[in-house]
Amino acid sequence: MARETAEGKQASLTDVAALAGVSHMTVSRVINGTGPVRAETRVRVNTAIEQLDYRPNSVARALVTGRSGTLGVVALEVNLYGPASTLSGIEHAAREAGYATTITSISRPGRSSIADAVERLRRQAVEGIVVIAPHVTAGRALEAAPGDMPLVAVGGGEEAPVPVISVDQYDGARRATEHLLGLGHKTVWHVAGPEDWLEGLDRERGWRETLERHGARVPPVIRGDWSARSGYAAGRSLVGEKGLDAVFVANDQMALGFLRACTEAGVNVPGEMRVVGFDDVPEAAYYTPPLTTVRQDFVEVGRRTFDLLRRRMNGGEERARDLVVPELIVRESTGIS
Amino acid sequence: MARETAEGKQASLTDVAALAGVSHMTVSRVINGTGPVRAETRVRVNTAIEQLDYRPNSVARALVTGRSGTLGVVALEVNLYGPASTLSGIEHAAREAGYATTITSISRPGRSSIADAVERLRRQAVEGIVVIAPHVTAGRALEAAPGDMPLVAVGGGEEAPVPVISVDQYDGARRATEHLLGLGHKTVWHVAGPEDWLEGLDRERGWRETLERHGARVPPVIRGDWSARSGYAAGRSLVGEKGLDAVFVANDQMALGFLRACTEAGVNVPGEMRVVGFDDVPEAAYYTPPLTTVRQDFVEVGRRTFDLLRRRMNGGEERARDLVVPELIVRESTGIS
DNA sequence: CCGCAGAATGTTAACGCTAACATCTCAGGA
DNA sequence: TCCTGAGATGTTAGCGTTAACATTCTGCGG
Repeated sequence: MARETAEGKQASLTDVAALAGVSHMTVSRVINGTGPVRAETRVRVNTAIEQLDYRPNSVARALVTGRSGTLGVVALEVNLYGPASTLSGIEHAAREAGYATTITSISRPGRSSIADAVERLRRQAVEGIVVIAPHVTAGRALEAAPGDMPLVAVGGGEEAPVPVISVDQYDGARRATEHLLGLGHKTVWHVAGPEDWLEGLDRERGWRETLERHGARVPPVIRGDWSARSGYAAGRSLVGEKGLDAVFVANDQMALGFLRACTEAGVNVPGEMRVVGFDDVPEAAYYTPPLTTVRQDFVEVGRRTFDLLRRRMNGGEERARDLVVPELIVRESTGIS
Repeated sequence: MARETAEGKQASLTDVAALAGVSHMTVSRVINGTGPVRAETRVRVNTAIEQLDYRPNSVARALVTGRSGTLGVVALEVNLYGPASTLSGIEHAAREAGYATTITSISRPGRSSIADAVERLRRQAVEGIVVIAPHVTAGRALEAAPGDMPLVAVGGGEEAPVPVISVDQYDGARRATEHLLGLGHKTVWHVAGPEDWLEGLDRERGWRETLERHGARVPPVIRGDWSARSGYAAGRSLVGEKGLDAVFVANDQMALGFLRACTEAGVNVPGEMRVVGFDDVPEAAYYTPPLTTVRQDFVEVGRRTFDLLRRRMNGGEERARDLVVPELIVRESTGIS
């Protein structure tokens, strides 16, 4: 079986039709299950399809139907744990719904780079676009987004001009901060993410307002870039600070760096310093000490993102901001030891 | 500017042609730069293009040219650091060359799932396929791969039936093992990857043969699943073993788990135990202690993979196996402290 | 002032598919 | 016997683009 036409070219509907002795439309009907076909004919057609190893040409189909069956994802830094997991969730949901996923990444966020990426995808005839770029500039770039293309964002802020699926960063930060306050600390310090990341800003706001709500002093913020290196640097400059015995670090990688700095400085965690991270990367449970952190369900975010996008592709107009609730995972870095 | 046609539908070549008062072919020539066009005409056409916010329909173009400008990537576990970085490298190189990248992931590797994924991409009319699935089953699945579709694999073994780009795992393992032997250890233990991962097998072979070459005893192998959890489990069961004071762990995550187990058991690293990992994830420098490891340049692998694929898409027939040389990064986990 | 090369443009026919409508076949009731 | 209608199939016309060839303009040498 699986013989191809003599020239080695892909067989077309017409080839199959000729071999089966029917019209190309009958073949089309067999393939798509549209319209009635006599059982005997169906068998003949299917045999011909197998003999020629025929596969439908999705490009031709897309041209005539106007639907490419493809969605596009614009991603920033796909090798970060969060974005990669989200992408994975989106791709999975899309695949189950019969959509292919085209990605295009951007090295540095910015109005034009995001707009370029969207334009590239649009040229690729995607039916909808997901932007994974939780950046303040991303929000602005999306304002200029074309109105005729369904587009949703992951992790955008409240003011985003497009529908957004996001983990509730604010609430996660609140939980982390209250957990530390609940352990009896006078206040909680914060190693924040970059200024232009919405998620970082939300976490920072959640931390700050929680402190204020509890009447705690708000210490100065140290800012990192999400990397362990920057967390380490923050730790080096912070350790020894007066009244510093509890820190909420804006992600797990930076928390790891912070822990490292504590270790080097001979500061015992959690004895003299308690640390909470954010994300719950799979390694967090094996840090020294195991890290208390806020778990984000990225795969769920990806799933919901696709669902929302699909509703929009089908003409839905909802602008809601859908929040996934995070969960605090308590480990030794805030335990009693 | 950027006014669309009254009905809100995308403008086509014909619409532009009508507005500019030329034939659609002239517009096509202006867009693609094929054939001569008078400067004045070009201006008129470009104006019309802008007025209508015209963008070429890549689907129609793909239908007539037979080239979709898209390549497909089959990936397993995209949220692992290595695959994600490789994907990123491929996508970057592809984008620079004007190709779009469609991904499809598979949850568990196997003959049929990989074949399915390839078939899905083929239906999406990709021009070439990259398989990132360094699995023994992947190799077998690729034997059945269609001959008319350019296909290359990342990280396959020597016996793979398709061209392969890979980091030289064997050499990396050799370096790691010799580094430990060079520090005066009688032998080196090994926490290996899963049995069905080619990379794991190559690392294991590199380790074993290096020991044999140096006349060292070859201790039994403990096998993990790449996760920190499994590395921890390996550590728990291994620590205390007689003559165990140097371990080569097959990746950094497992090494982290192993370090954790040592810490819990009160075994000092590097004082009583020396540990080497593999990958050099960005966090490795901030583990406790900072991890000596073998760096893989995944982005380079991605780049070379795309280059190879492109050569194949242009009709090249090379079957060479291209190896990227890894580098040993020495840190405290094998230092003197 | 003609003719002719080359530049500039136009016309036609695919590419492989689906939508829409047209035709054919046959059973069953008038 | 003829008509009717539904089931089964066929025909035609695009979708928006490029390839290939045809035609129309230029300007310039003879």
